Amino acid sequence: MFDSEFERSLFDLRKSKLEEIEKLGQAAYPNQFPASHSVPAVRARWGQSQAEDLEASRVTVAVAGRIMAIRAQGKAGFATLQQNGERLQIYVRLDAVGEQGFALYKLLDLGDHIGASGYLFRTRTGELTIHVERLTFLSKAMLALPEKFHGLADVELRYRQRYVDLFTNLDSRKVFVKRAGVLKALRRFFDERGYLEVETPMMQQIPGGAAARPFKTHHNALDMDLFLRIAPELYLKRLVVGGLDRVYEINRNFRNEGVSTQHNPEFTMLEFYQAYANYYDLMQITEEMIEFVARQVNGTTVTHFNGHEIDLGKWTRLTMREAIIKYWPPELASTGKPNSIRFTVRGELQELLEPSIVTLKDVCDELNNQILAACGEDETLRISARQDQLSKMSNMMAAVLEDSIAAAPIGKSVYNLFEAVVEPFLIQPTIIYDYPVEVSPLSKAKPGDPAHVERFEFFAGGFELGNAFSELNDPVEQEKRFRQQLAERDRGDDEAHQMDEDYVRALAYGLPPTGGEGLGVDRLVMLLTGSKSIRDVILFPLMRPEKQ
RNA sequence: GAGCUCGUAGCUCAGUAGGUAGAGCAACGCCCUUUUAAGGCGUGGGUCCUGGGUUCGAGCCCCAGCGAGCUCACCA
Repeated sequence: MFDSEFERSLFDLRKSKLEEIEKLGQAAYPNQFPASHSVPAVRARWGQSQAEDLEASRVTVAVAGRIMAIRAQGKAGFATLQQNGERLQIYVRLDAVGEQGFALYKLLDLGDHIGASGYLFRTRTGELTIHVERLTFLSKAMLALPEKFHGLADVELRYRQRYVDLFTNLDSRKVFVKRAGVLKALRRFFDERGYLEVETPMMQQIPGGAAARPFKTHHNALDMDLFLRIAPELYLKRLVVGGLDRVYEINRNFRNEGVSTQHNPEFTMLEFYQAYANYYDLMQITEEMIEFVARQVNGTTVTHFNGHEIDLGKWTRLTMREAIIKYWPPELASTGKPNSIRFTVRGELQELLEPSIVTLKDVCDELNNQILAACGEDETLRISARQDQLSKMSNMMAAVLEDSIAAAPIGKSVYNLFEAVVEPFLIQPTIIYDYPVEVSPLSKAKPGDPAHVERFEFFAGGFELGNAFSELNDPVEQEKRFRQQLAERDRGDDEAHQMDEDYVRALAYGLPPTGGEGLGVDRLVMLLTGSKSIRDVILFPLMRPEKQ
């Protein structure tokens, strides 16, 4: 528990202070305090009141809070109480609280919880303050608080000791309050539209509904291996088969993958399904939903993220093919353009990629020279930023080409090319639709175009926010898709989908035409709070254990 | 998994050139009855992330490890 001798001796010192407090007739750990108002309530009610009005009406309040600042001045003193993320000053003077009360005041430390009863007034500097008439001790901080001006700044400590972060960094607290607002707004959005909130298994025997590696666990009594779910999708569609036409679930998914600013192994996913809707309907709902949530929690659709101003009320829709053509780097104009090839023929894609990769490398070298010759920091930054983008793109393209030569399905290559060329540039809200069938084992094919499915993903801030499609409801086709995924699994893709025969059986009972969608809630919260890292919107992100 | 950066008092951070560790806050004692990053005087507090190495001498240089951040890889 103790990090140092300093902490141990402080703890001992505080214990003896607690004993002193008990000698004053106060309980060391009392079990309640009858507050008349919360701190935010006092501020809301009297925050604007004039000094004379307070004096005339003599408003008496009793509030509780944690001491975040304390300034003693001989026979009087101040303290700042914090509760529910807001602060209120108290003024304690010997002649108002008496010998015992003032003795208690002198035994208080930063971080202690106290109750203060008295009347409101304004100090000389105009600050709303409680003139305390009775102090009640509530609980002691036995450890030292972080530095009061900077708060807890160490990122690692903020994640590991979130309990300290939350009361010392109020901005951090605001993020999580807003996160709760996002969840509330999402529920309201779907509740108002007649969706039923459901809960489906977190522990599954066949982890399906996504392409990801699962966590494994074990049930002792049944001696059965289980996997933490990577998605609720297949269960939710079973419910639609069962006649729950509109369902949604907000819960955790678990994916056994690396961590990054956009990935935490457990993350919160919203999925919803609507019978008789297709992916065009879902596009409409998506735009309405994001706009609704933004307005509910921020009062506006405009948000600021990573240096960009993003308007979550203004959407662009592009097919994947259109997007690749639109975002194809102009630096490659002379070596070939994607609008001249069919996206369904492996050879044509390879012929486009080969010279493009070479050219990109040349361009990067040329940009390197320009960086050396550049005058001015701005120019250097601009050129090197572009160079970073292109060099990353070139590496990803090379991987796509290599995979394609190794017999990767064409649709998979197109999808990976999309991720290389387009995804990082989707800062403003964008819907990308019409995905290759090979990367969409659960989506319904486009009528008359068996290579593509009725699926879209939506992006903002440069990352994927969610994924939606017209659900494949033909059990024969679904079984075939699963078999294709098994082939990919054999080819070495351990994230390819597994066979789920019970799901196929469910489809055989008849799934109505249905649209379904998943939304990364953490990422939406990131956008709405301007948080660059997913860890800043997850209360307790996964961390390696500290060594002893 | 790779690269870069970081790790010094409870917290926020300095630390010159390799010469044996500092400030502010917090703590402790004293003074102060409208302060607010209160103030004044004084005191205590360190496994410089860990383990090796180089050196007469290492917080600083080298190697390995641990943890973190960022970037990349991985990641419907």
